Amino acid sequence: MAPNKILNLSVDCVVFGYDTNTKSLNVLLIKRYLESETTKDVLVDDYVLTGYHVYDDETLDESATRVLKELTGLTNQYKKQFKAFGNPDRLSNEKDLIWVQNQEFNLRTITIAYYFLLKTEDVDVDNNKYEAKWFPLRELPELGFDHQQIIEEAHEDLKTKCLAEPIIFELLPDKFTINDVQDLYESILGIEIDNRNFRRKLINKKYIIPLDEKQVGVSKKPAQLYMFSKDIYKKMYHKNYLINI
Amino acid sequence: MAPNKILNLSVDCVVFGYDTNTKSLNVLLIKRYLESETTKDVLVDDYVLTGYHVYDDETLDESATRVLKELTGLTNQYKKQFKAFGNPDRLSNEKDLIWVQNQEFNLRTITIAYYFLLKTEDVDVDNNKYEAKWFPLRELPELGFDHQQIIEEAHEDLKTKCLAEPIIFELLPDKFTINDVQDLYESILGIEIDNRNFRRKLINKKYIIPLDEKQVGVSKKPAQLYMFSKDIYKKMYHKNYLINI
DNA sequence: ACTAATAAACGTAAAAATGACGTTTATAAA
DNA sequence: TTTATAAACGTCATTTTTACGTTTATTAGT
Repeated sequence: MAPNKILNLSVDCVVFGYDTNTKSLNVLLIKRYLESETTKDVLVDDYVLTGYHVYDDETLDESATRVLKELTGLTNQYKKQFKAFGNPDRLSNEKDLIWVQNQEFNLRTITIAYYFLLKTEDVDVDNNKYEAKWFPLRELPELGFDHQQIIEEAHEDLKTKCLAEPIIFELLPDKFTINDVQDLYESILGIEIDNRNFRRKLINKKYIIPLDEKQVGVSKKPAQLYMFSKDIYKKMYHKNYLINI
Repeated sequence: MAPNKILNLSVDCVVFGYDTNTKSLNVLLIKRYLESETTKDVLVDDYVLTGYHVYDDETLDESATRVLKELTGLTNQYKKQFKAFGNPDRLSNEKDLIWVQNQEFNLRTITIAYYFLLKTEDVDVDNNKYEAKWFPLRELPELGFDHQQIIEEAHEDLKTKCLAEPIIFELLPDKFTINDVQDLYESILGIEIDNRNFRRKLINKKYIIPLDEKQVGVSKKPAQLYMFSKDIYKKMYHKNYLINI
């Protein structure tokens, strides 16, 4: 008789950060390292997204927020639930067979996947109990489970979303240059944008505010710094109903 | 002692259809009618989305497809998984308390919500074993569970999606008029569009193909019929990376 | 102090798209 | 034949986009 399935509910968090120096869109991953109890062989030696079982009394959003806080100490970051992954075989390995009351059960894990956007400098990776590490999206390490796929789908969702809403500023420091914004768009979308046209377009936005400050410590002409005003953006009654098919 | 939670996994399907005659964006709902076994009182008399428990050996997508097929007989419809709903209290009522081996368990139901886009005329509602009925999105009946919220969130996702991709044609008959498309956009987005400008914009698309046919049976000047070519749309190398923030 | 190198910042002109309208046309019903 | 009506076409000013060229401010090297 085929084993019965027992359901398990978890959240997984794709944490995006952007490094303005290397111009790299990064994902925060944690190390997974397991040895066999008997042979001391290494069973897995790869990286995974942070995730956790959803507690009985918490909502899915609360669960994701909790996981992020445990990992980074941060709350109030931009968060989006983008997809549920629950193929019957998605975590299939021998460890998922469990026995209850002399009956064999097969564990099926449904994960609700979120992505978070945060400022890289807000996370202290050197002092992280999970040994969390940033990896460039284009140079991901060996990933456990179906986490490669989850990251790819998060990236796709992010691509769409950042074209329609100014969420890109969640990934940038409070003070940024126009070129920072352009570089980040190019990293996310994988395209090249004409700098002069992009610059004009962005500067004309009312919610992109020039500061009385310039870059310091650069060995070229220092760039003007700007900030993003979420307040002004919201006040603009943002119904940009542009049909773009 | 608080009861333990047992997980239950389901899919719910928001089925959208569009009536070109009444210019109404509709949702397909089924009747829920339950009497108390003892008193014959009516316990619930409302409508719900179609949904079902996810079988052990099927994927989430397969489950949604199965539910739609049972309801409408249709396969290969446009389908999108848009959100998971799983608040601990979302289906909370007395029926969710179950007893296993003399222990009290509380049932927590996670539902993976999909929406489908289909052509109204493909569904025979008069001959439907679930007593399915179309309801205008703006005049929904009393809804069970949290299905009102699920429909609203499906609608929001549809709004965003139809601005970025030509999924609107999934809701229209194969042969449609320019005004049909405009009316549908207006229904979905809840806005008014200038007919002359919209017409010009749409006719200029290579994938909107005029047919050698006109409307019949109308008591006014019959409109030109068009079709949408998905092939041409795809071939256009569709990277409309328009930043619209 | 001058010069070279470089990225930042500004500029321009043609083309395309949009917004806001007015006008003409084909059809069925009266 | 006339009338009502929605379909379809047209126009023009404005805005946005595309595709480039030029100038400027700064640091580093001589």
